[in-house]
Amino acid sequence: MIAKIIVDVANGAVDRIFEYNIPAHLPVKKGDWVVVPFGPRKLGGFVLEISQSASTNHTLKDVLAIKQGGKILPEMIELCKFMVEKYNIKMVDGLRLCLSSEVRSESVHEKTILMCRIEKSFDTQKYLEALPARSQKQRAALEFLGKGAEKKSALENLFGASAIKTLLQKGAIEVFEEKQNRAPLALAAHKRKVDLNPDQALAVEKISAFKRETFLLFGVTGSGKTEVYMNVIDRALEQGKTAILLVPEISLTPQVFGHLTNRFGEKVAVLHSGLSRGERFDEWNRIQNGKAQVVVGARSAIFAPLQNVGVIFIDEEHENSYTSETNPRYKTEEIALFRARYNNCPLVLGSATPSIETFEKTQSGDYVLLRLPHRVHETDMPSVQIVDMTREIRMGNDSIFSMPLLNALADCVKNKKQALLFLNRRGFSSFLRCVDCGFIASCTDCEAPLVYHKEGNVLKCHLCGKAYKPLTHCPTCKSTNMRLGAIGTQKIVEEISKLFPNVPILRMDNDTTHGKNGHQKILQEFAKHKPAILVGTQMIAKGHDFEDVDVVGIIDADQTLYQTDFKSAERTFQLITQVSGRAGRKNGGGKVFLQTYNPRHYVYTYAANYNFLGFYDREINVRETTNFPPFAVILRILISHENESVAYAQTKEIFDELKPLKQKYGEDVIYFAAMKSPYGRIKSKFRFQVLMRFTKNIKDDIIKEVYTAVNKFSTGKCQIFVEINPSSLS
DNA sequence: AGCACGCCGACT
DNA sequence: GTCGGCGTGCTC
Repeated sequence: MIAKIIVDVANGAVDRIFEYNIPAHLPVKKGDWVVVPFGPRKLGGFVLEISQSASTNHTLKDVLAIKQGGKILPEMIELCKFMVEKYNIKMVDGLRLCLSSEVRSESVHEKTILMCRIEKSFDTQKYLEALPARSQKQRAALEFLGKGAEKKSALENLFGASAIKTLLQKGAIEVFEEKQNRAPLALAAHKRKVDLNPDQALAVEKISAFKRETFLLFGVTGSGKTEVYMNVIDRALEQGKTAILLVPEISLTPQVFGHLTNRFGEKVAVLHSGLSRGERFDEWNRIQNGKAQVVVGARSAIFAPLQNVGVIFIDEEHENSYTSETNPRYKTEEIALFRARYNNCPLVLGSATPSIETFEKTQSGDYVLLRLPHRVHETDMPSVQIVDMTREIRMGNDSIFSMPLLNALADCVKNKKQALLFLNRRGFSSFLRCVDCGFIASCTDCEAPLVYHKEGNVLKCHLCGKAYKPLTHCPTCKSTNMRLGAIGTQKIVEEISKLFPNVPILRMDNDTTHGKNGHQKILQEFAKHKPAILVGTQMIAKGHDFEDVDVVGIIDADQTLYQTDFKSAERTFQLITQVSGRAGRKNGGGKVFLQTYNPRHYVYTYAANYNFLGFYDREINVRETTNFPPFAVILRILISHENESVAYAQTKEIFDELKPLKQKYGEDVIYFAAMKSPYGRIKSKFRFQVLMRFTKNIKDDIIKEVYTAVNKFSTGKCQIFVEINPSSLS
């Protein structure tokens, strides 16, 4: 028998089937993870197929061994093939995703602990009789062990190490290893049934038909989407099916899986970046062994080796963390859709602010729309007041904070409530500029302005993280007249502290949340104080439950809006809705102040009224007239290299190679050009791109043709990526 | 990706 | 004479 194998080497040149002979003594099966000889070395490999005869004239080598602890399900092999086609990735890269890095690296193992028990054949009674009276500890230990085995370390603590050592030497007790589960949560399930409102009940019914359908569960914040998920999972488990629930990494707070473990206990496996490698290893194994039937996790959990999947949920569907932007680039929704189709089960996308493209699919009939229009506790959404900052300036207020916001903050402090101030910019100040010649300090490795951080008194590059000493004079004109540009979160903290010197003020952004529980620590600290003000970036907008927040200030709403990107309106709408949702969680009646220089912009008026449908109608129109997704397909080829001329030359070659496609599909090509990437240089690499935009009716073969054309250059020195509908064009 | 083979420069 | 530089090419 012949095994068709992909070797575990991340190189395009060997990313193809190699055939091996299966020796009679090895029961090699499809999906096995094996060891094979490859040239002069031994490598891991994945068995994609077993066949009767070889398809080459090569003399085949034998498969050497089967690696335990990792299997690729037939479903996942098919999924990998699909990814190779769809994303132009290497087969190994796909297969690697299906194995969990802990299993694959073989550096993490099952944890065992040393246990002690009474040696069966030992005559304890006789030993005790002969034991001198002073050997109290040994006597007590034996008595203790009579009730059952115990950890060696615990025994040593209780009875002293020497007593245990003696007992071992005498052969009275023996040591054995016991497998320890490092699963982060091992709570007992206790079903807490919550009455569903009619909308929730209807959603549960529809999804629980477990048909092959895609749903959009469109529910306002606080409408009880999680309760719907859990009820459907209940039904799935009753039918012997399993379930996957994906959540954005950022909202994987203990609260979220706390709910799930309370409800489903040991049946839940959790996968996210906060786990230790050991925990992750054990959780993955519990899924693989069928001990866990429900998987909750971030993006990569969609590759969990779960069998008999009954339903897949993607919560906060619009979050861009669902798109992998490195190495094997993929879109979680597309992977989920593949798995749902394969398992003939429903895929449910949940959101309060669905992406325009997803919502459009409910209109075109591809997806089924399920609505949860009411909040569970019937509390009103917080009122949003649009504050015209130009008017503030006319009235003589040129500070960062408008009068309405300041008044509300003062009230909030007086009433011992909490407030959030949101600004989507880290650091103290966005750039350092020479007033005399206009020079702006920028990173030596990236094409990006440096951001001043008061903490540590450094200039930081937000693309690569490199830190610089602040400039006291301009390197081009020697002027000392250096000024800081637009404000960041640090500056807000400084300003607000001046105004409310006695109120605890916390900051939450990428700079203050290091470490595993960085977010949690700040949130817990914030929860302790009333009054208190939390200043932060979009991090504070997502998923956290703030009970006593009365006032939310959106300092500079225009910032996200004026990114030159077809999705900037959509992102701004989502962000405002999410931030606003943080106010008045418990008692309702929160107030949101949205500071802008464009108070009449449609995004703001719709967002202030929580009118997603209105916003959608307007935005879909814009997309249609300007020819952007979902009415077009954007294809971007990113070329990068340390040497600018090499990158440039390669870009030109690729552009020329693609030119015939423009001729061939003339009508469907809306746009075709090569240029420098918006960030022309990141981490010392120059970046160029070829952008193509097609009408939505193009067939997949155009994309395949682009892939084949681009792959001709893949052996070159440049790094080349092809992205379809990239979520950002930086 | 690795690892071997292979063909030219500065050493004991 | 040989040790070793890294260009090229192959891996069932």
